Amino acid sequence: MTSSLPFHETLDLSLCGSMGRVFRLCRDAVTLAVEPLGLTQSRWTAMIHIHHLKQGVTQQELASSLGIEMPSLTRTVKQLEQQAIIVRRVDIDDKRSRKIYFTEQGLLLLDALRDIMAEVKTQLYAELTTQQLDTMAHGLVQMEANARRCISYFSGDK
Amino acid sequence: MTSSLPFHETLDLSLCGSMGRVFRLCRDAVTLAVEPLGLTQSRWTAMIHIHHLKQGVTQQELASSLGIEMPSLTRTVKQLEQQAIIVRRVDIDDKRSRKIYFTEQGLLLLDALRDIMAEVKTQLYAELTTQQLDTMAHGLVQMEANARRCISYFSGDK
DNA sequence: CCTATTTAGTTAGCATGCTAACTAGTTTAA
DNA sequence: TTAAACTAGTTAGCATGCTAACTAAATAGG
Repeated sequence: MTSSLPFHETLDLSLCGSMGRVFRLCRDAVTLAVEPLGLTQSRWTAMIHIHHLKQGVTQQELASSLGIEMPSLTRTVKQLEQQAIIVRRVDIDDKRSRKIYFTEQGLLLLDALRDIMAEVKTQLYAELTTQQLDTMAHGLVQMEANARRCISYFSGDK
Repeated sequence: MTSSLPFHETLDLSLCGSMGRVFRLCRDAVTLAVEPLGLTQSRWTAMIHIHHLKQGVTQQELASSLGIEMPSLTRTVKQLEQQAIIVRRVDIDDKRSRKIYFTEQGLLLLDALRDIMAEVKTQLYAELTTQQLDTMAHGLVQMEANARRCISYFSGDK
């Protein structure tokens, strides 16, 4: 989108590529803003999701919410635990799973994080109407479904 | 977006995260489809951009078009050269830059790639109107500008 | 003309996504 | 009840993005 092609050309070229670029930029903006807290992208993202899912969430549930695979998450939760932001406790009812809880220190960090994010979000969504944002969200949902269908089509092909 | 939260909630949580996920899925769909050609995501993306920019493009121009940094591109062009898909020639007028050209074999591969991509794109954009796609493209442009402003704001802060 | 700055490209090494292959509990079914 | 299949989580190693620090060529200022 840095290019000056008309929109339909850009679309034809790669709406997908634009998404990737904008995604990286937005992510970097937030990461830069929360840098003073000592958090990286994967860590602050995970913290926000744990907060939304409520404490005691399993890694499986968290990975699903984040839309990433388990091994990607393993690394992140390990780091969060090392930083004493979360603790993991083995689930008594199913000793395979480990439930995630914020530490006291983690909760303080979460508050600071949420404050900064609210500020950044306002800036990222500036000059976009609720309707535009809604259209984008709907479009993303549709494209996600299309991509999943497409992937299983080409996977099953073999 | 895999979650069942209402849209405004999802937005609040992370439109950005959705973009990242959808981007990865779309990218994976194309990559899977072109796998028979022996191309990875970064390589087929670069090929499409070289094609659009015309041959003889410099790495600098290509990186800018792709929206990535030079070191990220260096790896990819090196691979494309090793696969004999492109050749790089030092620019006579500026011996620092290296101009990129498709080999004959590369041009054949490009044609095959473009055929497959046209098919996949149709599937990815299914059930989305031109207007929706246009709104998304506009939204992405606005968000890209917002993010860049935000990044320079927080960078300059220090 | 020579030094200082800028620019194109590379190398090294980190961050975060992935798949494949593993361990260790849980569930299913013979 | 015990073997088979599934599930939660981990480890190892790849792909692709990045920044920092480098080389070599071009340009600008004195």
